[in-house]
Amino acid sequence: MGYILDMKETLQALAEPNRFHIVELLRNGPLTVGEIADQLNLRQPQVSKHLKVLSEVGLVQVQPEANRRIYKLRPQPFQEFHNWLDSFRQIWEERFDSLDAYLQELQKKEKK
Amino acid sequence: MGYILDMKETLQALAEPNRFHIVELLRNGPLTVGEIADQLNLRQPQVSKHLKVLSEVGLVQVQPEANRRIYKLRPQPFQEFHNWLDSFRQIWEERFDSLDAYLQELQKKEKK
DNA sequence: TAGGAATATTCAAGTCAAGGAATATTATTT
DNA sequence: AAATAATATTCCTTGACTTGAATATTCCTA
Repeated sequence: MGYILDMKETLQALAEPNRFHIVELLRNGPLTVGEIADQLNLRQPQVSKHLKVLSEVGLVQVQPEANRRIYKLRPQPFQEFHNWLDSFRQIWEERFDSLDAYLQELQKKEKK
Repeated sequence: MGYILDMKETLQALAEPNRFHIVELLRNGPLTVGEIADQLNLRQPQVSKHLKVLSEVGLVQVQPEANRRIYKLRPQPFQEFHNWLDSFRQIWEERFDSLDAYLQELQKKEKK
């Protein structure tokens, strides 16, 4: 099944500090639930719940391996997220200050 | 005063749907509180509150102009955010498929 | 200086999501 | 099959966040 990136859902998922940590952890490679719980000093149930959320928004992917579940990052949402931020490039690349232009606009309106 | 990007705070600020909309709006240029309220069909107090949050995490910048306050995006957090996502590049450039992992495993075993 | 416009703030609900504890589920091993 | 290990789920409580409504503040203008 395909995922469509819902920016708000993705942000909400990432905004929770523990989930953010999980994502950072998984950057180094796939991990099981228990390993994540150990490394982050979290209890297993909470880790499972967070992983469920991350999984539902498509940030993470599971692979069952016998008794365990190995979680890893899905590249796609990070790419799309990256693209979204690219669309803000103009904001830090624009040389002129658009505020000035806007102030001039305001003045025009007030003169009426 | 300088801002240090706190990824979690920034994400939490962006994760709220209306604030996300405000940011998207401001991408087209600076706006006053009233204009934002109009365009998003929100009440002025809520817009002020959301802008306060955005301002506190440094996503947004105010410029008082007479009676009004003109808000615009601050480039820096978007840059840093962009950089953060760059650090995930390997995830979508290297292929960490289960197949690849499997093949890598095979190779290791064969070398012994 | 009084009135009005734009924005900010306060306070009191109502909502939602995270954590804890206990339990269920699934797979493994003996 | 029983015991155990790894993970998922449920229920409940608590705290945080958002909204709405009312009010305060600031600045301009007649």
